[in-house]
Amino acid sequence: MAGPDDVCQVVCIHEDQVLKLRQHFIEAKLVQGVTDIFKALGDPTRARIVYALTQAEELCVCDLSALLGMSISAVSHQLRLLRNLRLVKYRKAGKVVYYSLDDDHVVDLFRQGLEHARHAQETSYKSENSGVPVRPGDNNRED
Amino acid sequence: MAGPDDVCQVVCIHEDQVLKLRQHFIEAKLVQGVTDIFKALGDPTRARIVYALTQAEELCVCDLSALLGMSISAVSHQLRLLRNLRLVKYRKAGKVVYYSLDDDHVVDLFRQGLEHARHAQETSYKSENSGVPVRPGDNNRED
DNA sequence: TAAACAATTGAATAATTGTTCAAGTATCCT
DNA sequence: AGGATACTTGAACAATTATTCAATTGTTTA
Repeated sequence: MAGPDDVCQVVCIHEDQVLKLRQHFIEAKLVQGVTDIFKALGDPTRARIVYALTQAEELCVCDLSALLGMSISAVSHQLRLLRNLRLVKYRKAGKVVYYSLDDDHVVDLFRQGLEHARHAQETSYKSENSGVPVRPGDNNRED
Repeated sequence: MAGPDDVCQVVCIHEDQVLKLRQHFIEAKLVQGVTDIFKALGDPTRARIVYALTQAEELCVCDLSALLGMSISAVSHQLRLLRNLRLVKYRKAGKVVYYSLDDDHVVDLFRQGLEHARHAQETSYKSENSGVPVRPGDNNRED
């Protein structure tokens, strides 16, 4: 599928604008790249790993496991994903493997995400009630 | 099922560092906030919506549907998610609903993600093995 | 040599999530 | 009023994904 010819047989309202947008639209490969990065940081476990690595320059798998309260295996699996995306790098010292952030780019990106989260939290004008437990995968929605 | 009570009975190597990290560790609520944002941008459909809205100041659901080549329903569902996270806002004009980015924050964050993706794409490994980490069973991701 | 340790890996399971489908608002236009 | 348009919503299904478990690699120590 995905025939670039007739992607849009839907009748849209502002056809001129849509056509204009379509011209300098983002390349599929680049979309993949961005989403991969954001998806990687969009998991609680991986976000906590990255955050921990912004605080300590390097940590071994065992430490991360203890810090996050998760199994070595689970942490290792997520570290592999971060590794494949070049978000973290590692250094082997005997049988211990030390992980660290691959790039300051990552740090900046995560910091900015944190800022936005803080900002969004403060300007949460819909419900000021604190103490409401927020659970993973549950995006509280309003009507 | 992870028991939240005794999270860490694992013996870790650098206990002092882990304990130190644990003190000023990120609050659970904030982790939730960051991951929500990153997760939102970590989906191809939503990423393309956000990107489109960085190019055109506002677009209606119909236009987005045509542009992305997806059903109105699918787009609307994703817009709701972005709306709940305050990443986009909307304006109703008759029966048409115009969506736009809620904040310049979002634009910056997405731009930075794009930059990183571009950078990662360029430095895609071309076998320059000096001290380059070895990938055991490297899984190549390509659509 | 064997045992202990740190970490990786693959397969299976459990949980989450994106899209479709059908039905439902709300608004505009004869 | 009735019908058409623009969009929303809930439920169900399909696809993806995170974690667990068991087995394995590689390194150090007894």
